[in-house]
Amino acid sequence: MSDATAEAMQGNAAQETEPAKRTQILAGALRVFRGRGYDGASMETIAREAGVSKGTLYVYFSNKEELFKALILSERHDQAESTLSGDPTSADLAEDLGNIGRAYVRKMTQPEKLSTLRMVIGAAETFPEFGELLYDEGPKKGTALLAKRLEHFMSEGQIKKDCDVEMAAGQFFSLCVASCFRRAIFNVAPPPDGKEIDRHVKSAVDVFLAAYGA
Amino acid sequence: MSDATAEAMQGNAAQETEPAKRTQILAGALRVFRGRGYDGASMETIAREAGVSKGTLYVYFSNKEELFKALILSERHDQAESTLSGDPTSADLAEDLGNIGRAYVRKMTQPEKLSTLRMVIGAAETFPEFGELLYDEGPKKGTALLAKRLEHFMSEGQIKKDCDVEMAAGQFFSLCVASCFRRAIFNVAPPPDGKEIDRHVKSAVDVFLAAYGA
DNA sequence: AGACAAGTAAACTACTCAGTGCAACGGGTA
DNA sequence: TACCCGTTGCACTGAGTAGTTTACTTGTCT
Repeated sequence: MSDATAEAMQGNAAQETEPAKRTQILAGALRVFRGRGYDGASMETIAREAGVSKGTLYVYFSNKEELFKALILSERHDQAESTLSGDPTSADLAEDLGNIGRAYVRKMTQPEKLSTLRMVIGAAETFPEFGELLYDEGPKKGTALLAKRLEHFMSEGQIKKDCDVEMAAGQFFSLCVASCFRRAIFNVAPPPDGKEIDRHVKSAVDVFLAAYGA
Repeated sequence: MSDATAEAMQGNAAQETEPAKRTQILAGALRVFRGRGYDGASMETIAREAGVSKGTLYVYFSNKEELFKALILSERHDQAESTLSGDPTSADLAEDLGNIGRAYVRKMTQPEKLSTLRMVIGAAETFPEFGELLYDEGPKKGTALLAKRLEHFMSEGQIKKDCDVEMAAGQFFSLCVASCFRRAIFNVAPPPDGKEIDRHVKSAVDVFLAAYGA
């Protein structure tokens, strides 16, 4: 725990080198940034919300942008697509897709997740690099993982040969959230309940299998 | 032009009662709000960008929120989904869907449209009513229009009987943009070129027809 | 020429912001 | 006991904010 820690530290909450105060500040900052966006949040408010003096805040983060960046780095690993860890949950493609889809939509329509998304999208014009940070670890990584899994099912003969698995993976995620997500991100309606999510994912799996199923 | 104008004026650019200065201010405000978001934009900067004095600005709009609202009201009618006007562009379902999809993705990945979207999504936490304004006139109306058109194709026998056209319409739009849009809204990569758009829409139509085609 | 409407530049009020500096405090260690 | 460290609370700077007002300039109509 002396050298390699520095690079590995980012985003790892349970690191022994991560001071408690730092975590505490990040937690407060997350709440404030989510609620008011980058420009709407003041360092004063963040300090108060975190239960910390402004001086201490500036000990741990040299400025506002740095704090925002640290926040995104810590949020980066808790994304909707990362529910896709490794192996399939079922040998049956339809069942596995259903599990993936439900977990994905559930996380994606969660109020806190939506707030984070709004916060980053709203700031993406000014800070494209932070948008990229979240994109790479979320949609990009998730799509790659699902594509890999689809390839596995293809070799098993459950999916048509020679189709573009990368494209198919992206389409599956899009199908799952579909109109659900548009409503949610614009803050129009409360997030869908379990029944509504099931209905959307079931239909998404049906459409996906009709197109790509063997 | 004396009484009913007041209610009809909102969002109608070519109205004869719409003063040129007002339009000029809105144009400047649009540029600034797009580039910096609601909180990042200052009335000072907007006035300068619009080529107007601050005094004049406050003659036409009583405050910042009012100006932002007027802007969204005027942007409301120029949405990606509204390319869907009335009748099909072709008697052939696949061809019509291709036309719809291409126009939709082209508009949806246009830098100015993305900036507007980021601006509204970023402000949707604080101003849900403005998010709703855009949602109702865009995704909601667009989905309803496409659903209606799908119903027409259903009665013609080109689409399976008794499927949920509303759900199908939402899925089609989602399929078209798919991973394209996620990349674009996070400001990760430049918008896709015509070839890339064609590829996505072609695949979207294929998937859609495999699931819903008769 | 005189009158009026529309617009401008600039100053002004009252307030917020990011970021700094400093005296004081409290608890652990030597 | 004395020391040190992390922390607090608070005042402060310099810049910027929304929104208002004032004195002045323009163009147009009569």
